Amino acid sequence: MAEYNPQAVEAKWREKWDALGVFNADPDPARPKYYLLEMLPYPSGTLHMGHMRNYTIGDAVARYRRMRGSNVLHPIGWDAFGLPAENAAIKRGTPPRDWTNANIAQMKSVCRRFGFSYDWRREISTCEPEYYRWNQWFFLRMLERGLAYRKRSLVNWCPKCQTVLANEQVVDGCCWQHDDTPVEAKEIEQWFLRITQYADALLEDMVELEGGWPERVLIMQRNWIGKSHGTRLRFPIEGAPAEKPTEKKGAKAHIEVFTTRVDTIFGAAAVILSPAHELLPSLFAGQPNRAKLEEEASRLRARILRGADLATAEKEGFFTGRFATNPFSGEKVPIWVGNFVLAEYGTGAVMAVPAHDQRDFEFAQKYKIPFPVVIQPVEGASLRAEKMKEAFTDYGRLVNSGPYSGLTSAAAIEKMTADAQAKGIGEAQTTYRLKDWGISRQRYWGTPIPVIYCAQCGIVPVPDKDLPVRLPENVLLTGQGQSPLANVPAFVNVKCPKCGGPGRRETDTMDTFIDSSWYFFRYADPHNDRAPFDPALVRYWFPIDQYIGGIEHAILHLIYSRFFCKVMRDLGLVEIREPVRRLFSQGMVLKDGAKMSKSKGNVVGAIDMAEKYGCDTARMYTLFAAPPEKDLEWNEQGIEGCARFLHRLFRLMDRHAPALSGVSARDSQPGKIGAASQKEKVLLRKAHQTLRRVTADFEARWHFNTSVALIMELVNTLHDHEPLDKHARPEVLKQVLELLTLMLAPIAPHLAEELWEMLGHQESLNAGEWPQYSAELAEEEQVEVVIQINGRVRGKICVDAGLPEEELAERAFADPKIEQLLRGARVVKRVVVPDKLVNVVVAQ
RNA sequence: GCGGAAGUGGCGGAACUGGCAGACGCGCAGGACUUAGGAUCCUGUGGCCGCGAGGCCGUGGGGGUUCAACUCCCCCCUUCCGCACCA
Repeated sequence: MAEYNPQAVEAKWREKWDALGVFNADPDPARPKYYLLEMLPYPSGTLHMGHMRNYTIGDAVARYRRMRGSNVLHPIGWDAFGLPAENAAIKRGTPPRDWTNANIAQMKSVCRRFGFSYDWRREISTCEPEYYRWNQWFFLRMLERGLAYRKRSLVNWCPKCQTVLANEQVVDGCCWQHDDTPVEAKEIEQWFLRITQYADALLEDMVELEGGWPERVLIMQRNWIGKSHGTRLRFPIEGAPAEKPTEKKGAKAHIEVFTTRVDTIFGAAAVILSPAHELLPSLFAGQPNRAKLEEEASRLRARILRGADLATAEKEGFFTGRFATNPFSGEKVPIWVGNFVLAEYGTGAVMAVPAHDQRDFEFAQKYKIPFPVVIQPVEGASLRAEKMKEAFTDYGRLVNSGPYSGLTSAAAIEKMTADAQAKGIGEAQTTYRLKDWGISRQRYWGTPIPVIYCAQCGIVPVPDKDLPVRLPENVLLTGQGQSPLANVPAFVNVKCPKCGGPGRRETDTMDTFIDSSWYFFRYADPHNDRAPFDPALVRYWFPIDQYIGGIEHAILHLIYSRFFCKVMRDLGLVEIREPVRRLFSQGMVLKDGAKMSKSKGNVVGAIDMAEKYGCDTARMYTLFAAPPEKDLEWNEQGIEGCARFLHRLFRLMDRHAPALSGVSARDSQPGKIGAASQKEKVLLRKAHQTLRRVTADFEARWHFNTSVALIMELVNTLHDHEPLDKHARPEVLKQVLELLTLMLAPIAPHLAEELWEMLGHQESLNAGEWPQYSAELAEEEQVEVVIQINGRVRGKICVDAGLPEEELAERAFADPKIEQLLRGARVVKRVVVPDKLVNVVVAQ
């Protein structure tokens, strides 16, 4: 008797698959294409159970799709730029490239070990010039179209990373990589991508994603884009010189505010500016306490960026000494500076209506600003300013609002906005929470930004023919100060491509999210050296049919990727609006309640599981332990059950397969079995029922935990019928064991191949083999029907399936026990559900 | 504060469209085989009462709809996640 040796079986099939190249996919008009993608991993060095789960889910689906006859593109690559490599270099002196490549080699070997069905010919690594030159190429195209621009601005600065962070990379006021380090505000010149230009497209195209993407991801993205409709209004500044129409810059004569509640404007008690507002210097100018005002503003400014305690921080501000005029009421209102007014949203200034906005209310209370009531509730008691404990922020009816008094809020908003426009004091405006994407990073290990600064010509793009701008090797990394590339004269000092004069290269590198924003297009044509890809190949493979990854990328990566796709569409490179048709967010793998990460020291390596139990066992267990969308607390105890199961299955097959290898495939087809005995019917029925439900799991719900459970049940049934060869003809047995093996194939592929071979097959079972269940064989002949009295189970009877209602009821009443219980009772009602139950309702 | 997800045995989880709650697995208990078992096989395993047949209770809590509710409706509690002074 042979013993199941996972290591040997897995090595054998791994090599065969490799030799045959069974997972390589090329365009094929004869078969439906299926592009399945798992999120690009960062090569940290350890392939942990979180990765493992992601790839196991993907691989099960990839294998299933192949068995269903699809031409499956299933690629993988490495998100190889990024800070950890640089930090490792600083700490250990290993060049980032060496560290990264060693990690890739390590993780790749684990992927190969697990037999994930990737087309390795398409492997990419984003730190290779062959890849990142196209990052540069895209940047240049965006620069040409005004989608990339340079701006001096306040940025989020992580003192640990020594670099700028995008808004999306700030979490609870801290760096997304260092949750113990608050982000600092710093003013710096950097490159931005104009993602805001696509805000509406990003929002509107979501209709294409409805149904295919998890609802919560769409909601998160919608909130992130944060579209809101309102009114932009101009409050003239008292004592300011009249604005010259010809003069674009200089002291403006008015303050612009944005509001969604123009109906409350007669209650405006002040105008409040952000501490970073551009008009502050001109407002302070000429005032005796100017120095003090500027000092105050700069103190508040230090904390205007997103911060952990910002939402709860006490409101603070000061009066600028200047006044503005309410354009509707003509009233004079003081101009204040307030820490709660965001510089980067709307116009960076608000009209304060304390009676009808909670923030303004708190500010007004603290600084004794009046709060006139101008909106009254439609129903209920009238509001009186002196009695208010909080702002009344609902819609209502206008009072004390001049000609608008009596209107409802909704009507007033419409009319007042139209009037503002007519009078030239304002207009309707849509604003977004989404901000442009700051992509400059003062780091070494990233894509160089392909720009040269020339004293004569200004910002000069590197010509396409000079791409890639290569990242120099052997750069000294200290982790201090500005971009490490600035210390490499050979890199920095170049001739201006335009005038040939002395130029200086940009020394910042790109945010690594650029790399992952378009990598999936590259998989379609990974070795193209003349273009990022051949549009015809992308046309064949796209859109991605199924993308699988962690929920943590719901915003960052997935919004950037959608943005890139839209830019590419405008460049004429692709035809699609959205790159990903279906998205699946798998749950995290937790250990001790936290996500696995090196810094927390709770990493469970996939390779350890492979060595201890075998890859198939590890795969099966990750699918079995929980439905894939749920978080999974890693617990090694349960894995034993899967190991036991696979050993048991192997022994079962080993007992019976040798006698079956000669049975012809034709004789064991569902339709060719002929009259079956009762025991044969039980086995065939269980097999076909299992197939029906496992197929349904793969097609729709992806609840692979139940698929595994069903397969276990089938094996238990077989076990209960030992000795099988005494109860069933060889062709029946062969059919059942084959179905079992095929169903196992996406989940435990190595063992399935081995079993398939044991059953007498010469060829690998990869292509187009997924069986069709037989409805006839799956059908139950007898069913157990529950008999209830007043909803309580009082008996069970076994009847022929499909027994008509009347007969079923008769049978129920005829049951001796039921008869006895019903004796003397008055039957009020009976409910009969064929094949399920009979409920008799009796009067109490 | 706003938005979302989820609460079922000792544990992971099942129950597809309202129809036997606890599939499957872990763990645990007992037994068989064995020099041995942490291998394998068999039996049992939500709680309470009962020798037993059986009965009662039970899906976070409280109401409701229904012949029938883990599932639908209302209120509340808890946990997790996302956003958060967005005007």
